[in-house]
Amino acid sequence: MASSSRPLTSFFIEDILSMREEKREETGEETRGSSAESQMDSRCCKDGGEHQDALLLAALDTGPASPVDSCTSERTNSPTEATTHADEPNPTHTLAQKQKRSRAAFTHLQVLELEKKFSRQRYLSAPERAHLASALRLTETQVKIWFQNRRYKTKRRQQLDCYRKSEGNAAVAAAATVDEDLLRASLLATMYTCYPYRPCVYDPHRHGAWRPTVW
DNA sequence: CTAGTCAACAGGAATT
DNA sequence: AATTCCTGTTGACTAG
Repeated sequence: MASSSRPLTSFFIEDILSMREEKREETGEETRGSSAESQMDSRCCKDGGEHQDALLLAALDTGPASPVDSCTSERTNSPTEATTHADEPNPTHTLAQKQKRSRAAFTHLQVLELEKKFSRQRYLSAPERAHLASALRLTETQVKIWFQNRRYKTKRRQQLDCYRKSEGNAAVAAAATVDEDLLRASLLATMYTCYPYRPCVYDPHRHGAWRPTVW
């Protein structure tokens, strides 16, 4: 993915929300799918994913973000579409469109935050899930499913490791064991590459001081 | 074209 | 009864 040629500008949450409203009106796009909470289409959202990570950085602390590099992830989507309009069926959509199953592709930052949370705790309480979903602009169901899949994936890897160890291939097993650490490291490296400037938020509790949002 | 990845889904078990 | 979990599968998507 090539980086955007658009000029970098600062923005507020309100700006983003209004942008989304405008775009929705322009395109007439609407989410679709079978599940009420999982209606999103990664393909129709790919062009809108350019500012998704920056958007999330702002949303995580509910404050205005500092200007950030608009690096695009190779897989972007607009989960906010699902959260805000999943319960608004559009009669103009064809039956075929609604029946077609969609698979959202979470942004790097969404995955990063989910991984960070997962590294600390494998299970989320309902309030924690709600807060995380809100912060990442995902639905609670998406967060729940992600944690379910993540736990299962970890378990399968561990089982595979055990199998490899029992086979006596210690070197291969050790390499597989650090897979998750490498994944997190690569995610962080990607984030640092994409966001050379640490995003900051306006902190009203500190008399208007700016503070970093993440890390 | 094929294989791999991953979010979403389905179904059954456990818990409250 | 409702909710969440685990496990396996499905379908969309991508890389080689």
